[in-house]
Amino acid sequence: MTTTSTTTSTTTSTSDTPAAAAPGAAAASDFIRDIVAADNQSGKHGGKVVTRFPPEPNGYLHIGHAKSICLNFGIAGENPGGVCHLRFDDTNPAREDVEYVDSIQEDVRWLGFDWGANKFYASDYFERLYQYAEELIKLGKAFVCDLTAEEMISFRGSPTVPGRESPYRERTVEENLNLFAAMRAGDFADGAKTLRAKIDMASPNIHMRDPAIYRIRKVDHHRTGDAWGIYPMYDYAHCLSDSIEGITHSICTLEFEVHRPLYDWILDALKTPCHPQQIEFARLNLSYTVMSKRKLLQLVQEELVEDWDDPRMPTIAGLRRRGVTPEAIRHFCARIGVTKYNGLTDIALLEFSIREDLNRRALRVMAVLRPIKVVLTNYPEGQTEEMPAVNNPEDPAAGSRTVPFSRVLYIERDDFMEVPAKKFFRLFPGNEVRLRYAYIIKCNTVIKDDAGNITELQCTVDPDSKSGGATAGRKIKGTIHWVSAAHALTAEVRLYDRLFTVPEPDNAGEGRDFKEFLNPHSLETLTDCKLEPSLATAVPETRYQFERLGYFRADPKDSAAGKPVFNRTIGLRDSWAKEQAG
RNA sequence: UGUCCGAUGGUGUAAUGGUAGCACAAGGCCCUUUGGAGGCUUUUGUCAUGGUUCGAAUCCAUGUCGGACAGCCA
Repeated sequence: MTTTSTTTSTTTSTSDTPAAAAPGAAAASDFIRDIVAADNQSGKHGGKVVTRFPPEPNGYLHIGHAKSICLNFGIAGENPGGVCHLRFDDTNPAREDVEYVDSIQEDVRWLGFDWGANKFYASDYFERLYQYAEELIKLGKAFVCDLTAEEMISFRGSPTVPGRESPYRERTVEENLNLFAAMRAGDFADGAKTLRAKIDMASPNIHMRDPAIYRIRKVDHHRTGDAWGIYPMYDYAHCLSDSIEGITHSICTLEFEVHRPLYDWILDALKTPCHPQQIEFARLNLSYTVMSKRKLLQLVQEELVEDWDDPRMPTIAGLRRRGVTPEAIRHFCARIGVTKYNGLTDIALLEFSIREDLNRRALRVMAVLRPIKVVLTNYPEGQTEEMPAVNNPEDPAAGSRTVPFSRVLYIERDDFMEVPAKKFFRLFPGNEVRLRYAYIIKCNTVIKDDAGNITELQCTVDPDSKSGGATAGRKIKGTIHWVSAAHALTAEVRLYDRLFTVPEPDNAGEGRDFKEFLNPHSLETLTDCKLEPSLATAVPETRYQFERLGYFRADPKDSAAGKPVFNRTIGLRDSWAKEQAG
């Protein structure tokens, strides 16, 4: 799968280039930055700051990863000489794929970060990791175990019950060395043996109860092919990879807190280049969505969404396709902060960051999503006027354009009510509204078909009320958008909404599956939308605000030349909708 | 009746022994040729109980509540 990148500022760089500090989202300090600053002060790591972002290439990156990316690359960028590595934690070939390593790189780059020459793979270290394991065996701190997976579970005990030692625990160093070599040589079946660290089966920390550090898996690896039939486990590979790369601060999420003693044990047991400090922070939880790769994969595989880059997905690729900008994501990440408290962030905060950014940069245009025809009975047939319109009131440099106006227009169905609700100050029989950048009109006649559906509104214009005209300053409560029927571009527009109907689909009750809470209205496809003609040449790189409706961008996959398909990134704040709901 | 971690308005965070502040959300007002944006404004908070201190969100103790951990996943 490929997705068009919407930024062009991907810079190539050389080794030891400081990690790019993406501009515009200066993060306030947090407890991790405090630790880094204190370590710099004390000279703990010789003044160096080396972080890493270590994804497993078994899925697409999501907004939660963005938090980690902004943290790790951010810290590197803020410290003189700081570097952030991109390291693929590819120790489980059964689940990993090059599609994911490609998408991960694209997403990190798109977010605005640069690892320079510092791209690594845990699989780069397989040989060294193997040697370290032999070292551990020689030290009497690792042994080959023949227990089956089921047996190992029963020997492990439980959080409150100590485990029992494996009967294979006291094999000699020589026997272990031979067996481990035979494991590597492929002499045993998958799962027949493991290499285990020899620590303490009675430890109150289950991760210290002789954890497996190598398992036999005769599976081809996406980088090493069939060179290996044994693969190191996360706890063993990660700390050593960190050390090999000279990482100073190994930042990970809270669930690894309990693993830290093992991280430290391995590095203390071996002669390694350095001993990085593992620091844990709370992963991002966002309301009205799910964040686990397993669940996102499920949505993709069961075709509940189009793909990993479905605009409803909280993936970086999905947000990008929807029209969210990297700046908005970075600002969001700066705003949510970094702590050890495992909370639930309101998705409204993300939505705010998106609107904030898009409001600054989006070109304003007029588009009618659900058209209703308006005929201006006192406007000359065949006449067209070009109405000047501002492209972006937030940015004078964006200039202006003209929009064609004529006798037959489309307006939004929602902008007319035959029987007006209270506080409705748009169009209704006998009422006047202002047409944005044009005239004040008055509704006189409602025309319906046999079924009683409204097919046409007959209105009259106040000819002096044209923008800049004699009566243009008249106080009119409502202003609505419109598109000239004769000039309109008909297009497909997709309205996206929250993927789930409940704040915590993950957590919605005993035995309930998160998919029960999928929002049936998360995608609404409109095929008869009428757009102002300037949109015919819209490209995915340009963000638009359809006035009074929301922010839109041309879909990078489904748009064709001269025939754009638009995605709604997010709606405008809508105080009328709020009024009605309240 | 294990180990580790955490707890500040509805939500996310700041205050590092010295005036509990910011943002989002919610409400109100002003402004507006986008019911957008913007401006002003209001409501709501230190888990509990003790202790140390001139002074505690912060330090200590106890309790309560919440989270993570029992893959040959990461």
